[in-house]
Amino acid sequence: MASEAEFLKGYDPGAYPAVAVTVDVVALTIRDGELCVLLVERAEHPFAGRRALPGGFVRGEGLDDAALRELQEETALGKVHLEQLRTYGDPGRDPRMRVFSVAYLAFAPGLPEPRAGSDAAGAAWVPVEQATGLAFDHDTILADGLDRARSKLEYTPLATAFVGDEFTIGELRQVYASVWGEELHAGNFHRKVLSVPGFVESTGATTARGGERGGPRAKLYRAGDAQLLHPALLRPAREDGVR
Amino acid sequence: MASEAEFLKGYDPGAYPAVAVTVDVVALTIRDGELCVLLVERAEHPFAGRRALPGGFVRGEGLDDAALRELQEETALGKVHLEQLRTYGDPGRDPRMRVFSVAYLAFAPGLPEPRAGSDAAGAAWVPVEQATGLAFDHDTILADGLDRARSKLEYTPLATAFVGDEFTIGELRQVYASVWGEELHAGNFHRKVLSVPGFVESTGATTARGGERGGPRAKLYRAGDAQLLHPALLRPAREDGVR
DNA sequence: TCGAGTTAATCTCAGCGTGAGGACAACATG
DNA sequence: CATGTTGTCCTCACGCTGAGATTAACTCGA
Repeated sequence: MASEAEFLKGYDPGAYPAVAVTVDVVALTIRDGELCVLLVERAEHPFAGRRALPGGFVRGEGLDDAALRELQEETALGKVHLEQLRTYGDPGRDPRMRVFSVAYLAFAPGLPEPRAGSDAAGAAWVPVEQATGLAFDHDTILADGLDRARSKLEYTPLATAFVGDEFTIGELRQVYASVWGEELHAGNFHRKVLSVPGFVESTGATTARGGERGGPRAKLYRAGDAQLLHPALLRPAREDGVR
Repeated sequence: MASEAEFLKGYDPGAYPAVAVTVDVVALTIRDGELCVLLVERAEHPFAGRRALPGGFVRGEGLDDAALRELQEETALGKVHLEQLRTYGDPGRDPRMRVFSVAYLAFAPGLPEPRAGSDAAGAAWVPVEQATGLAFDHDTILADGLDRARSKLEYTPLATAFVGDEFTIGELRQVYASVWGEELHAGNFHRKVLSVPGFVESTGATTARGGERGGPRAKLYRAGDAQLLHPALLRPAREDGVR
């Protein structure tokens, strides 16, 4: 029986049908109280001229690194939360060849306008309700990403990835309201956030002045060290239908 | 500018470095009240002789179909729940070439002994605590799969995938106890399961006789049509540590 | 045949988190 | 200065929770 070293020496990677692996990123941010996703306009075939999620072929790097690279090609970003969403591999989802796409989900605080990347005619933050008719199966990927984001707000401190290093409880509440698409009771939200150990910790400081239209100075907080929220901030008013 | 059809005609899939995509399956079942995972012993290099998760290269099929095929090569199974876990693609995780593995999670009711498959010297159900030292990065994949399974029990009717078509509340409680590794309060569990709309529905029948060591005949239920549990069956006694 | 042990199913009770609403002070705007 | 807005805190009623006790049905061994 051949040793493992001898086996590997005689192994021919080209003996199998060619497949490719890409990463596509669902990058979310909040602009003017609205949940937005980063889209590019494809410059090349296939789907030239159509809007798509930023992404590209994986090179000699790890998957997480590839997703980060693709994201940085489109927009200048500082702190960003990145996690794998799932992988899409139906035969025929890409007309060129068999392509598997590992989708990622990214969250970042409010960002400036993106810059055009190499393989994209333009990039822009688009409100999620207007992000339809995307190339490939990106409509499906986006929908899956939104589902994941909405449910992760409930039981993880993910919302802190959407705001700056220091933030007020009101800003945090705006994040939940924007992602969930519904208003939240300010008093109850305040009580619940502060009652979850490790969610936020006080900086002792307050904002320099009150809100846009009045009100007292709000206390400032930063993200705590919790990885999971106990108890969770459950999302209200779900109909007990077929879910 | 060339049309999309002309572009595709001149496209050469072989112009990129060769990569491969595999599926690996974390198949879980409960045998004698113990949570077990399906493992195979690898017959060929690399990692010949080591235990591994069942899996193999994806052919011209979809990812879900590939996972189902790999599973059926190892064990005879009837009803099975299958879902994608995540994708592992670190360079170097397979010594042959760049291999991306799409991991799947499978749940099935108590099954008979598995059969040996094509590329496996043998297959066996192994209690999860004894499933260590696996080939490739399968230790990591298994750990991720167990995490997912444990948390999905809380908010989905997944536990019904571990039992037969008709089951008692006590059998369902055994599933939760086995997967979570802790005993549950029988009275509270009973009340909570029946209070969740769509989780289980009564068949009207009861078991033919009482339990092994006595007790009344238990009522029989089958799985309901709920996709998500409201309210969730939260897992008790989590320490509020660094989670 | 009868008692002991086991189990399914139900009930009770104190405690906690929840949603809803209100109170109040601090602040911006006109 | 008057008015409206906002952050923070409080109260209250309701529902779910965990823990324990209770009842009835059943198996097994003496």
